Amino acid sequence: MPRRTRGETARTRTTIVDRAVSVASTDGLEGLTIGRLAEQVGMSKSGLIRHFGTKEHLQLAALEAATARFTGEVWDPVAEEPGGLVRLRALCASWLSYLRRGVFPGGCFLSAASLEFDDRPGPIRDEVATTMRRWLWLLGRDAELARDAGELPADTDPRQLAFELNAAFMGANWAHRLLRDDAALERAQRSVDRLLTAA
Amino acid sequence: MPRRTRGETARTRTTIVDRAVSVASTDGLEGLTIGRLAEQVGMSKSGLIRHFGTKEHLQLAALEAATARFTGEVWDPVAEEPGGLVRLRALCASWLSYLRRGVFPGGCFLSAASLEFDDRPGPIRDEVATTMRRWLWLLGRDAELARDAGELPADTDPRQLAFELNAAFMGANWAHRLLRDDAALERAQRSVDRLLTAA
DNA sequence: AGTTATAGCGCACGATCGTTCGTGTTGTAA
DNA sequence: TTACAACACGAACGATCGTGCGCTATAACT
Repeated sequence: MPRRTRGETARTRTTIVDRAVSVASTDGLEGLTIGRLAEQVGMSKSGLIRHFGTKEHLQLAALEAATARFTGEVWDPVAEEPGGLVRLRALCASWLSYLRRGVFPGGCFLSAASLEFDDRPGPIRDEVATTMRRWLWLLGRDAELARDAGELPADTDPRQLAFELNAAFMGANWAHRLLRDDAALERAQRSVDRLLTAA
Repeated sequence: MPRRTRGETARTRTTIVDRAVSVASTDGLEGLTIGRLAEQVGMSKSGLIRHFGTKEHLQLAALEAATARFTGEVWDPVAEEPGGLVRLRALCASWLSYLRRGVFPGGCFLSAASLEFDDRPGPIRDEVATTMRRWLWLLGRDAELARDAGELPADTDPRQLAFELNAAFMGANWAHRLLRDDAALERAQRSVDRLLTAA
């Protein structure tokens, strides 16, 4: 059996984590199993877990990878847009596209992880919460910029708007995954349009 | 050790199911474990599972009990209101109150179950989807009644409105559980108010 | 050429999972 | 009083869980 060259730890690790993200997006982070994962990547259990030490570290690695992918797929494409309403619109479109493209086989990874771990204290919950706070902050910041630029009504509450946009996303993800309702994405788009149209 | 009188099966079953609902609302339906559940209700594993035959049947029983509780806590109090905008407003307020009262220790049971099983085909997924379709239908029906009665703009799309109201609920539950943000309920209320205010 | 660190495997462990089977105790009906 | 059905228990099953230990083969460094 062929041995890999030294320093390829990172490559193997990436292979494992990528697979872990896929599995966790459908079965949940807790549904992740070292044995099944090892089987899927063609490794032994002990050889696999060696890269992480502990299952919780593996879960954290998968979560971080999923967050990075989310950022790359949703935020990066619109980061260079001018701050304010333009970028906010682009960001919302980007999110809906991210869901439509099926970036994760099990829908929005972070939504699922949120509800899975919201009652289980620990580093995973903390990580998810931090990521989502940052996400809400992104939405709220451009909302504030848009309001200050007069692109949105002066009495707009940026945090309220961020909440409502995020709620539209969660509703879309929910309907899309559970009810297999493709129209949910259009509904969310309509909802976003209405929210981002100045009176 | 005392023996129960004949016919008390239903009572024991109820005890088990009630406990199962509590556990599942925080740990998820898949996190339910016969051993831990038996320990919590003071029974043996075999004596407990006897009432259901299979873990999946136990999960279904818990799901049905949770649905019944949801209906009792959210719908029943407003069922007698006049159909249309009045009942729709009352229903939304009832839902938010249901979340605020903490009917389930782990937040909205059905939201959690939705995202947990949206990628696992089987009777549990089917049951959740059916229940949620009915819920959306309830919202959409009163939205339609309200529109036809002139209480909402004539161009209102009842299904779109139902989607947005439900999204507000999901967003509220999410923020309330993950971020421990009590303001989420007020935000959702504001969102509902805006959605249900005729132009 | 010899040493050392790395990456992986095989095996085993204790624990817990869901489930089945046999047994006993109890309340009800014959 | 006897027979029966309901209800619960203890023990055990095979499977799988996460984790640790010891060994081997390789690649890099001296």
